[in-house]
Amino acid sequence: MTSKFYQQYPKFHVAVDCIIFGFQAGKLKLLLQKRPFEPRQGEWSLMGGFVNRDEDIEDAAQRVLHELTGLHGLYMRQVGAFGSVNRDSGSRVISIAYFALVDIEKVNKDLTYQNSAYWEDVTHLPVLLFDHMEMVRCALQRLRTLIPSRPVGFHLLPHLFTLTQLQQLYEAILGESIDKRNFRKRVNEMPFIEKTDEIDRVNSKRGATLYRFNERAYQEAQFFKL
Amino acid sequence: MTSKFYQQYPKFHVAVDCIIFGFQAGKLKLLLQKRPFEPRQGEWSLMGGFVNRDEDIEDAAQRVLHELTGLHGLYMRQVGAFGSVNRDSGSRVISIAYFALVDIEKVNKDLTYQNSAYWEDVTHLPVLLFDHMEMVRCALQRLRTLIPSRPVGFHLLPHLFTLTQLQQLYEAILGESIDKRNFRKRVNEMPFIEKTDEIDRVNSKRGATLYRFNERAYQEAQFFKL
DNA sequence: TCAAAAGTGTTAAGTTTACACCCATGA
DNA sequence: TCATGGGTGTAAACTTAACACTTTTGA
Repeated sequence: MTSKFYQQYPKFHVAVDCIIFGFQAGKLKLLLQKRPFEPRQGEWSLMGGFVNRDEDIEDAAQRVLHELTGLHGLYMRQVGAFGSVNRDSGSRVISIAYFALVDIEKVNKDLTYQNSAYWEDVTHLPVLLFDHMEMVRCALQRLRTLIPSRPVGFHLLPHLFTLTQLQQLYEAILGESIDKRNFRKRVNEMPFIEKTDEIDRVNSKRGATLYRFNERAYQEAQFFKL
Repeated sequence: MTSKFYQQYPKFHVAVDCIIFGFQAGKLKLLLQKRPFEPRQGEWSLMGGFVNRDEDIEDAAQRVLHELTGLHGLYMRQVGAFGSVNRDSGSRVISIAYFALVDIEKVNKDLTYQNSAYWEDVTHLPVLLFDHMEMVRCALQRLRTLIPSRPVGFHLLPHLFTLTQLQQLYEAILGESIDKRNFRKRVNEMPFIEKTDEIDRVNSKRGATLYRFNERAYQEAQFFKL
């Protein structure tokens, strides 16, 4: 099955590593793991896994995400391939990094507990092993360039959310504060961010209108700018 | 040397493929190759090669670029990893795509000839094998998002260039025409695009002022917007 | 009654776009 | 002398940024 010409070339372990973003209490978080095997067992790392023989690399990343969160079909984008010779002290491993956006509330807490995985604030990350910190930096940069012009932030929020939550999400990702009135003005210009008649009374005494993102309406409108 | 735990996992051929951009006569071009080996010998493809055992993947891409162009240290950025199970009909191969920007005049023509490589207009590309066309689309998109805010276009031009050449380069990459006066106004606001006292008399009767990009001055200024 | 978060418009500043003619030269 | 590409400024339209007070309600 393998072409004769190809056989002379070396083969490599190929892994995927997942940068899993979540949002809670106004903070952007990452799901990090205490590494469960040698080498460097117990150190902080991204959740990763080796690619299987007959598995697309995207599928491998989704499988790893599912093993840790219990969730299927998460929003995920490739960050890039990391292939320095000595990046992994266990062996030569070429790793493809993916970032995923998840609604923290939907994550299966038993699974994360079993995998010794914890949500850590992106502004106070522990030291990560290998080149995982560089992967995180690339992922964050990618997310930052994506979010102002693509409706991806909603994957980090519950189905219904308040405008304050949405704004805090943008502030947490971009790392800067945003004028409330200007932000809400822009939201109002986007018909696919729909006001519902539900009210959130958990985070404020007065109560805040809950909104929802209408994917279908967005597909028709096809513009976005926040 | 390889950790025991890793050994149970499969290994893969890993390749790099290079999207090599050039600019000539107002057109954005790609250096494409008639594939010199089976399977699918003779079909149009990107220039690629397998990663060697003790070689960083970036180094593999630079090596492939050097083999084809005779040039070292070209401007190069990763596009991403392509890893569908059946993307390459010769075997399972995971490929990392890189795009490079070169000054066509500096490319060694004997080498490209020996490798049956030719410059093809990006607006009239032949059909490429495997997923190479998707790699090209991703690379072009990357280049398009990069060029308005980063001074990368200069890698596609000779050391000295006219403002008309620079404008045509932007038009070719972005695929839209730009107002001449507005373009030149913006260029003038960037002190690191320096007017020289040389005149180009090849492309116009009247003669056009030649400019140069001053990397050092840019490092200090650190802003860019075209 | 007061602390805490929700909600609401206007104006000035800055940025972007549109637009047309004269110049210098070689053929 | 004329065809070709080089070079130049202004005004209108649009976008972005700055800014402060009232409302509701639970503790």
